[in-house]
Amino acid sequence: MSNEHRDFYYHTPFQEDHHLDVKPPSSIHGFDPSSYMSLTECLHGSVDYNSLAKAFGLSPSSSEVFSSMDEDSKPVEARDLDGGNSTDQIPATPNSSVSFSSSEAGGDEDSGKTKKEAQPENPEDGGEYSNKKDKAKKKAEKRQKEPRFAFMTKSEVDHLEDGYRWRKYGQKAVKNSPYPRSYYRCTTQKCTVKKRVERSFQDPSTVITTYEGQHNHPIPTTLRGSASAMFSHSMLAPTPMSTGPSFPHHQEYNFVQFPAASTHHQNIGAYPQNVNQHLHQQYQVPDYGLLQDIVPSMFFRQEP
DNA sequence: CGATTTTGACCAGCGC
DNA sequence: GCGCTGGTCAAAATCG
Repeated sequence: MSNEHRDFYYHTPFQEDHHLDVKPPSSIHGFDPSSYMSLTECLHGSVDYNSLAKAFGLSPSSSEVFSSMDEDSKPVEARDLDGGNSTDQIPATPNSSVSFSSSEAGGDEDSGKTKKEAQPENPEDGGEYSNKKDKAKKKAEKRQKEPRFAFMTKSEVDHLEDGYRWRKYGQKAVKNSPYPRSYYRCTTQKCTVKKRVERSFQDPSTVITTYEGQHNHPIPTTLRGSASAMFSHSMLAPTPMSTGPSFPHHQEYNFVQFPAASTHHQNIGAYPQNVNQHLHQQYQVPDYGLLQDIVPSMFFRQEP
C-alpha cells in the first residue's frame, strides 16, 4: 500500500509550472508551507483509492483539485468557519489500518447504521429516541474511523458521475455560502461510503466533493456511460493512482498541500519547494475555508 | 411500484 | 445552560 502511495506521490508532475484554471478565491489564512503532511502520510493506512481514482477520472469539466486527509485531520466543517462541528473531529485512530477490512469499518458501521435504515425502529419498544441516541453514538464512533479526502472540480453539475451509485440522504445550508451541501451515501449494500458535495461560493464554478470511507465493492456494472469502464480499471489496478487509466496522460496534475489540521504537523519536505511556492501563489482556498484545515494535500488537474 | 429525492426534525459537539 | 452548526434520519413526494 505504501508503495502505492509513493507511486502516486511521485508520479505527480507538480514540478511543472502549471497555469491553473482554478481561480484564487481568497486567501489562505495561516498557509504555512512548512507545515504539511505528505500525501503518503495522509493516506497512510486508510485512503480510499477507489474514490481517489474516481475523483481523478470523473471530471467532466476543466480542472480538479484533489485532496486527502487522514484521521488526524479535521474535516471541512470542523473549521473556525462554524465554530467547530464535533462530528467531524477525527481523533487519531490507532486502529485505522490500511486494510479497511469490511469487518471493521464496514461491519461496524453496518450494525449501527444499516440497522437504522434497514429495519425501521420498532414502535413497540417505545424507545425511538433512545434508539436514535445509541445509533448516533455508533455513528459518531464510526465516523471517526472514516478516511476522507476532498477534491475540487470545475463543473457545472454538482453531483459528478464517479462510477458509483449514490443516494442523497440530506442537504444542508452551508454557513457563509449561498450554496447548499448535499449528502450522499453509496447505495450498494454494506457499503458505507459517503460523500458531501457543495459548491464553492467563492468560485461557483467549482464543486467541492468530500469522500468518506472506502468502497468495499466493485463499481456497479450496471453503470451508465463510460464512467463504469473508466473507473473499473483504476479500481482493479494495483496502483490506481499511478497506473490507473483514469489519469489521462494528456492531463496535468498539480499536487498541492495544505496545512494539516491535526495538532501535530509534519514537515515532509518531500515536495519540491517551488511546488509549494507555486501552489501557494496560484491556488487559494475559499474563504469559508473548506479545504484549508481538513485537507493536508491537494491535487490539481488541468485539462487541455 | 421500487428507487430516489426532498425536507423538516432531531441529535451531538462546541463555543460562549 | 443556551444557541449555533453539521450531520443524519425518515416520512412524504417525486421520478422512471
